[in-house]
Amino acid sequence: MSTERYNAGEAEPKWQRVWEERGIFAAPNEDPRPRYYVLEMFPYPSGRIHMGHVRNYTMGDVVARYKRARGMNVLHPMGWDAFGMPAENAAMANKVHPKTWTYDNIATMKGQLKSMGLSLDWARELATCDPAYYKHQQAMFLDFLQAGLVERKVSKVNWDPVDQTVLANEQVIDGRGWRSGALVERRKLSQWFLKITDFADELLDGLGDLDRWPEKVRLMQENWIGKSRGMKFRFRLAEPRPGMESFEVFTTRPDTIFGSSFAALSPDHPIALALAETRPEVAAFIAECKRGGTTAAELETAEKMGFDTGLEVVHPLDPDWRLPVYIANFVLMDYGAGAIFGVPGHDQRDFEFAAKYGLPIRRVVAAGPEDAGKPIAGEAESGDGVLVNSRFLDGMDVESAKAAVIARGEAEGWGAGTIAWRLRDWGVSRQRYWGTPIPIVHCGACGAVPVAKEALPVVLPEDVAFELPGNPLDRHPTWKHVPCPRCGADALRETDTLDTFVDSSWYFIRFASQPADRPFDRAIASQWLPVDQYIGGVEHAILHLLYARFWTRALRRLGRLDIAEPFAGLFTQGMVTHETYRSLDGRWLSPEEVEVGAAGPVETATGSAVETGRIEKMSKSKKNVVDSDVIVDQYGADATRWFLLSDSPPERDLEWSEGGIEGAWRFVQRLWRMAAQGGGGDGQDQPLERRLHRTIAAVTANIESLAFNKAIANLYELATVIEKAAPSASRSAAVETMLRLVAPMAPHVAEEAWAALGKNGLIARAPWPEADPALLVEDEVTIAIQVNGKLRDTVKAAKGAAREDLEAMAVENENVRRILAGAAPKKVIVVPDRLVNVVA
RNA sequence: GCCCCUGUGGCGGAAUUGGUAGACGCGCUCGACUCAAAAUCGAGUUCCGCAAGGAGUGCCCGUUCGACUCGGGCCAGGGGCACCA
Repeated sequence: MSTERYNAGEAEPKWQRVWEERGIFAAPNEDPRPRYYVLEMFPYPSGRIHMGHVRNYTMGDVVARYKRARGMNVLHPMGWDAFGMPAENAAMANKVHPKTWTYDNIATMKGQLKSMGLSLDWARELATCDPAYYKHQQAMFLDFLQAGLVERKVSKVNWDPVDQTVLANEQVIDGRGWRSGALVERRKLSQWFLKITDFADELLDGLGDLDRWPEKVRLMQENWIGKSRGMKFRFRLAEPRPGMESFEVFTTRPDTIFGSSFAALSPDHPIALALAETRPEVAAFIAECKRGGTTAAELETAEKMGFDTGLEVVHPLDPDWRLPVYIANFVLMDYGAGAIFGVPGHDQRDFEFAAKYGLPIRRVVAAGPEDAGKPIAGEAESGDGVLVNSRFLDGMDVESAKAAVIARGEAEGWGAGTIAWRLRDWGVSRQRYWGTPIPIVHCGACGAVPVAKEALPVVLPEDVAFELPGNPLDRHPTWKHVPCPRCGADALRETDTLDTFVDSSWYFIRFASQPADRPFDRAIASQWLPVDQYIGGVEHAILHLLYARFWTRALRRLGRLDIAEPFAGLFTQGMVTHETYRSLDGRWLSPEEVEVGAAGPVETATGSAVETGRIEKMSKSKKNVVDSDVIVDQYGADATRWFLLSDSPPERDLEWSEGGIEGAWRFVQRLWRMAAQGGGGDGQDQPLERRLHRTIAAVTANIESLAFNKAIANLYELATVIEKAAPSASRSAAVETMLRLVAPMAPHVAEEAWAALGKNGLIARAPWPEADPALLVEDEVTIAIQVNGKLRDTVKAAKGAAREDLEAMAVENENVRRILAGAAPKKVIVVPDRLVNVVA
């Protein structure tokens, strides 16, 4: 075997070909081995693979290769989240068809992924923009519709009047469309909604079983679902009129009912709208409320505004007590009942409102009965306490008072305990071209009619123009004109397409099973699912992961799938970051444009000083992107993979560094040299074997817990020990085992060295090494000798040495005696096999 | 405003249940090999101190024989939600 340098450029494509030709990464549906499904969030084909992708897929690949070595039938697929806005933007900017753009990107990125040596089952590849994929999505949409899980509702959207399209909140910047710069209007549009709120309880409860999800993600979902226990009750108008007798309010603080000093309606509340019809000043106020933007920052600074309607309602617990009814801009129509009762003393918003409009601020909760007269000053008090100034509630604690008011409301029939959710139904209509067509036809006579299942897919037309703003589907001369599926009259296709989050809500099921005639086979899909290990960015912690959970549960409710949760294990990996550089006049500079001199970094071209900016996520605009192709060319896929796994814990951000990738490259070479030197020699090397088996155990445990950085540290240590060991049979065996341990992370060099050692078969198919428990037990341990908890010496002792012997050894220790200076120790603490602490 | 996470050398980070802080990597210093360089190998590298020794895991307090680890109070950085009644 040659001891020349390992040539990754030659070896890597060679082994990738071998793996592919032998089809060793295929996951047969029929196979006696236990199954394991590892999945990384599939990429959007934006153009090129970036380091974040590589890090993500490398982690998944380590798991896949490791589980395969453990004898499992591993499903590790890859596909493309291929619908979305960037393709349309590219179409507008470069006059290239979204389909061409998307498939070109897929070809490029697939080549890049292949050069990483990922152990993927490419036979299961899918792209969501393929009619063979989205036709099943259309079918499921119709199934959901039939099952009552789809609804058409009017909702408010951000409308860009220039681009003639709906914008997501993130696309509205300072109240203007991000592309057109036009002032965004809040329009009402009929849109399709999926009734995710039907599953609010299930989705919340289900989180409790997801013990292999990050606590943080479960918490974020819990907050997003936002379950609040409270009470709904009805306010009667003091002077009822036809159609305007009463309205409902929701509160989480029924205990404060005697602290109420007003009621407030949302500007969208039916009563507010009814008043606006006859009273121009009401209409004007409602219009005023709507003018403000919808962004978080604007809402935060928005002042409380109210309009006194002149109406009054009767307090439910006192027929003689009347409260004014306002319309208030801070009351949301789609939460609770769209109306509230205001308790200024104990709610900060109500406090601000009351202060502005001169309404009474009453205390009904206090630290104790003696504080009943203490005024509420400065801000509302939302804390716990004892009820005061509250008639029959006086003296109760907050919880008892809540229960008492609810009980009374239920007994007297004016109110009841209830639950409010923050979660809203999922609006899936998008006024865009590059998405799944919604399979509906609007007929003047029949209304919204589903397309017949046999007529699916509703295929996107390809002859579309992007020169004009708006939805090309809507402008297409013929596409939308179809007969009504029900009555045959002239009708119009739905021209909205589905939110791309729908596409990614079930792709993991389609990976598991892909029959041509239906979305998936129930039995096969239910065998593979749930995904054992899902890996992706934390930016999907809420939307994608919640939608996928909903879709899975909806399928189960429809009897299509046997599982409730799609992802049994979830891991959210950190970003890949890099330093940023800026010239003094504010231009971003790429690392290649900067060189570090004695006086700090300077711009190579001009020699002027450069400001080193924050370490940030790699992005084109900040010019801090390191291209994976360039790195793989220079260092090879193994070194790239190794570095991405080594430097930081996988859940944290990883800073890309030249030094880091160099170090990884050195290790690959070192590994090759170690194998090239071979073992030679006979005989046993007990210490080396012990060390080897300790490493096997440690690496195994660390890969199991996805602590790749620690597994790599274990391997570095082992490498040093092997290099220093004299030739022996043990050493030869250690080198081979080392290669097997390294193989999931650096598969090519492991394969090349394995072959060079003359081993039969592929290391990619070799079983995982087992640690021999007998070799994990040390017969000699190091005992720390402490005085008052401070380390004074360490001594070797036989494992399992008696307490008395250890104590005697410590007390007689020279350093200990010097510190004690003849005094007797007060106490001696002995922790067997660990330490002795002499308390002076 | 509410909820959550993080804080350890020059840097990334290790430290079963509280039990020898700084593994491993990067960087740096010195040395070997070389005419020289690259590559490689060896030694060192928390801080103060020549040393003995002392200090040290964001800060303060506490529990303990013993605290990076547990409790209380702060500070800093980051993330999520956001007029959710």
